[in-house]
Amino acid sequence: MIQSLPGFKDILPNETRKWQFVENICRDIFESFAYQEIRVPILEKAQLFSRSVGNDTDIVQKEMYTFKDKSDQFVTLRPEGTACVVRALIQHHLIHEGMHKFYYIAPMFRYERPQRGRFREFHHLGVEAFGESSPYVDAEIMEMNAEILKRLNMDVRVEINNIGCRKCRPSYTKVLREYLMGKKELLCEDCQRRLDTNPLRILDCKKESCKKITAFAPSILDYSCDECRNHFNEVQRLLTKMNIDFVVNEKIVRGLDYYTKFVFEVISDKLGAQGTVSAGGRYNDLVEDLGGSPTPACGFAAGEERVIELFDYKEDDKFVDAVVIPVGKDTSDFSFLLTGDLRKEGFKVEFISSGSLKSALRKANKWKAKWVLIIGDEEIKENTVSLRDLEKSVQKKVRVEDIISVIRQGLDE
RNA sequence: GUGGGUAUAGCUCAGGUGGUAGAGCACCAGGUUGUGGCCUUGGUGGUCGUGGGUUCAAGUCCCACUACUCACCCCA
Repeated sequence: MIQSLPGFKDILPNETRKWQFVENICRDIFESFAYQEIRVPILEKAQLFSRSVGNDTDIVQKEMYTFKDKSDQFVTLRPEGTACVVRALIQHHLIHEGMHKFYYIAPMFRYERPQRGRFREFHHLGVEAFGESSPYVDAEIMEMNAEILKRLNMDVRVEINNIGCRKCRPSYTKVLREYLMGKKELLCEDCQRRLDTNPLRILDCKKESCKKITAFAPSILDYSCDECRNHFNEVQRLLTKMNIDFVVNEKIVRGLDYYTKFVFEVISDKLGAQGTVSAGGRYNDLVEDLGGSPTPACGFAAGEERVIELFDYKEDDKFVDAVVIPVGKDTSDFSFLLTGDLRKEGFKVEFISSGSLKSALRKANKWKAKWVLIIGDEEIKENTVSLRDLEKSVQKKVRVEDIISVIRQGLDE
């Protein structure tokens, strides 16, 4: 048997309804905030991600689907959406065209070991807003998040942080490194390595021994510049005003290099080890870094698989309203054409062309169809149809020209 | 890449110390020669993940591999 690749999932019909539900709600919300959908390619040049996400990040170092195409160029299945949207923004001069806020619902790919809540193909519900450095944009991003969580009735917490900018972060990194250097032997193996590559990441280490050390480390909040500090304060003020609950967690660092100033995570305790449902923040330097003109930006992405695992969906999925069953010989053509007529009226209709009446009714019952139209020689002769309501167990002969109106009104007992 | 757990029918799972496989649900059909759901009767369906080994005999013991899964790393 050939089966799907590890970490790649089929989304079967009994699940797709739920996906559509989530996507429709998010679409509604994004568009109410005046974001426009953008669709960008799944495959990009590899360097787009090494330059944006950061060459030393785990995503780039060990998680990307990168390979050579037939012209010997390195291409990558996108591990995230932001870099792709920024590329499109620059390439098509979208800001000059009056387009600056975008959303996407799209698959992403990372070559990781699959586990609960993490797959090699997964889906992001993401938004990106360009050209505005004011904290109102950060607040707007958070408001959209809150709206999604509310509409889907999810139990989560919001953690935010300020990770500074290019002006102030280096000095903090230096202080932090100096502090940790003094306790190097107490850190885990990974963190000792991080001292060189990315000291900020040590703050995020989950090992108890490291946590003990970082608990008393200098806080980034004490080292940020006035601009970053003011921005962060303003965002907090707005969140409070909007009644969005949050906690400041100065240990949050993101796994992507491009973030500046405001970052956040939305976390659930009900998802196992992978609790982050949604995350994002500001990235004021990325557009310029990728060759565009300096453009502040802010965005976030929610993991659709994780959202879907969290919210409770309670609509039953009826995929068929009526089933048409011909009985006897020379009744099939008429029944088949009638099926088409019902479909044109907007009903979901299935035509059963073989098997016994009994088995056809069993199928109709299993599919939870409300209506069954039974058409035999007698009905043809009389120009009628035996219309049965499976929910009420009521059946009547109805003249062919009255079928649609009777179905619309319902059968009397 | 590293560690743990699991692998028997379409699904969920039973199968002490070795003696060539079972249940429930699902599916198909009959009980009603044109009537579903409940009931009842019967039926289809398994090279017991794969490949080796021990043995007269392996679902069961040993080894290897693969897949799935959870966790680490990291992330949505």
